[in-house]
Amino acid sequence: MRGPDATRSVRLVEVEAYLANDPASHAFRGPTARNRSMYRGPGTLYVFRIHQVVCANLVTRRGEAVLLRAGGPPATEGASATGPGRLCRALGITIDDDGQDAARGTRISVLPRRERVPRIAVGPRVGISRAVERPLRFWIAGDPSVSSPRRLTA
DNA sequence: GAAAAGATTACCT
DNA sequence: GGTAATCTTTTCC
Repeated sequence: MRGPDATRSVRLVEVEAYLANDPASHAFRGPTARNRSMYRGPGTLYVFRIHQVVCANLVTRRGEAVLLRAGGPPATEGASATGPGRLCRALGITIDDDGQDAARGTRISVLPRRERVPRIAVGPRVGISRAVERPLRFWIAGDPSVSSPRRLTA
């Protein structure tokens, strides 16, 4: 095994929602071989490959998921990861992690935040060509690790 | 079976 | 700010 316990963690600072009846969602046209993880139930990790990188989603409901777009250092030390592909690379997430249960924490775990979130901003999603204007992107206002320079306040 | 599009990133000007 | 890289999934004939 490479790095038996290279436990790396980030503080999620930017996500995007992909809901049902969402033209921009991979699940818009129903289940396929690629998006099957999105129908596996809440807490499932949906990892897909785009160009030459991978992006990770956390399934919320059947056919709906949240794209993990960026993460910052947990406290002081640590690596920040700006962008979905960079985030996956920083956490060591590969296509093989697709379909895992992130709540069970086999290899990847998503945990609730313990501290209070300062302020959450809302705005349009990034990098899509359909439903561009829908305000389904959420990020921590003012956080330096957020990918897009555009900063609307909630 | 072949062609086009894509929830990105890196490097060019 | 715009374009190329790169490769898997999806869609059409």
